[in-house]
Amino acid sequence: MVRTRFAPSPTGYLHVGGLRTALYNYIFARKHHGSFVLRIEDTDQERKVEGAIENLIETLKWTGIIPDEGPGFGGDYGPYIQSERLELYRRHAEILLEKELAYYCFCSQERLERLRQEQIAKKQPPRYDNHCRNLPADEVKRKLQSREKFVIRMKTPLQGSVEVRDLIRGKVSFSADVLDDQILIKSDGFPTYHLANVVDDHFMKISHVIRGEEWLPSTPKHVLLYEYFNWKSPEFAHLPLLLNPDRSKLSKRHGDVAVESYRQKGYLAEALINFLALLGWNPGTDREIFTLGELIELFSVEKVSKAGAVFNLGKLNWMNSVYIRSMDINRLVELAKPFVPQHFYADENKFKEVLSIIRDGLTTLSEIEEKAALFYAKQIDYSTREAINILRKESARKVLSTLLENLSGLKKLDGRVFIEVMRKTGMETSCKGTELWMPVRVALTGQIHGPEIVKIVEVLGREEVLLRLEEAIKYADE
RNA sequence: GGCGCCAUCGUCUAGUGGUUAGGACACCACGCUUUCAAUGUGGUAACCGGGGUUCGACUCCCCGUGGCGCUACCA
Repeated sequence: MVRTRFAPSPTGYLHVGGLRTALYNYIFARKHHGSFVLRIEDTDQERKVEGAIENLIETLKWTGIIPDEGPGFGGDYGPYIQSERLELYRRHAEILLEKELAYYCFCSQERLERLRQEQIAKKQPPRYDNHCRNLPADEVKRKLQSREKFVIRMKTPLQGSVEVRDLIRGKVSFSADVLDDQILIKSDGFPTYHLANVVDDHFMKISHVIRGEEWLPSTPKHVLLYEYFNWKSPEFAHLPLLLNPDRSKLSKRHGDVAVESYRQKGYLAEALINFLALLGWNPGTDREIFTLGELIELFSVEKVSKAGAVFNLGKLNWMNSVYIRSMDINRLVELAKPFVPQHFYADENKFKEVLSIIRDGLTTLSEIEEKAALFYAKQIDYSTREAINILRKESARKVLSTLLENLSGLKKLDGRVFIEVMRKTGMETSCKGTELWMPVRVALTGQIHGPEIVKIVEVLGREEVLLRLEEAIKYADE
């Protein structure tokens, strides 16, 4: 039975790198008809952020990467929040203590800090000096009784090596003597990541640990812990990192890393997922656009690449525009609503027409308001430089007044009729091409760029077209 | 500094000993067109370096170099 997990710490928002990790875990579990577990790693009391868990779950739901088990999702292996499992970690630290595979350490943070500074000054690798590793039993007892502060550390082998098997990188070997006697239980009684993640992965029956590459160096310690407990170790797969354009680990400094902010900016969940999936993996074909279902079908961990991948916003933009252009129009209407004023969709049919006209030019949903504005404007602004330049031309005034005249006799105005009238106007004014159409565009929209004029006319309708033509002529005459 | 991972166009990548080194984004040119966009066609652009192994290396091995990650009572 395949069981994977996504185990973020609730320090605020969902990171795009985190989302990709979650995605791969999800896809892998689905592919093998297994379960995908969400676990909250909140063992650092200082970094805890109010509301972060709710926010994380809400954002995850938006992306469509829905856990089978987790806080609020049910499951037989809970609780899924580590701060609610403290007793379990404490008990297991004690098991290690009894086996003499762990020990109490009474070193103060000041001593540790001093030690590190000295080591750095001497150009030695900073690491714990095993000061408390062989403390006499009675001294330990005495210190404990006098309530001295302590942490519990694991004993790492003094020699030999530890081998990690990784599904993406093969065998990775670490010399044991570079392994620190890692803290398992902190002085506040909370476990560190290392203990908690091993204990939880075991009891939650996690079969595959798929996580970021930054965890690779601490994996030998985890492997050791599985051995100490006599547990079967899960399979590991360490994903390549997501990178900034300068190739450092993706961070806030270079732009947005919060999934929510991409949502706010009008990126579609499907596009973001599709884009993220291809950052570090691809099925070996020329295809670029995949549904989640297709990703599940095609995915394989072995094909995950080893090198980090730059988060390329330009490509995300392109992909988002592909999704906007090709998605069902009714769905687009719904997705667009939060991005525009309510009166835009008071007439839903009109809004749908507007969207179908402007969608080809969109990169994100947040551009809709601006691009759709011309269809809802009460008043057109002709005062821009380029508008004035067009309107003030003699030929433009001739075109507009002739067009107005030709139009005003009409009872009904649709696209076909409009084209006919434009043809007539062109003949009467001996204007054609840009000279003929551009004044109309500016009169109708105040802008020199935009959707096809015939389509604009169809949406605007006769009254509005007439009104705007009159306004433009009036403005040109002033 | 130590340990580990990695290395094909600017970017994401395909490629598993013999290829004109393929695709996508971006960029450029041209076409379409009432503008912009979309779209169509074409184009510029890459195997980090040095040694091996081999009849033959982008591909396998070693050594450099470079990048990144880790090196906390953070995850």
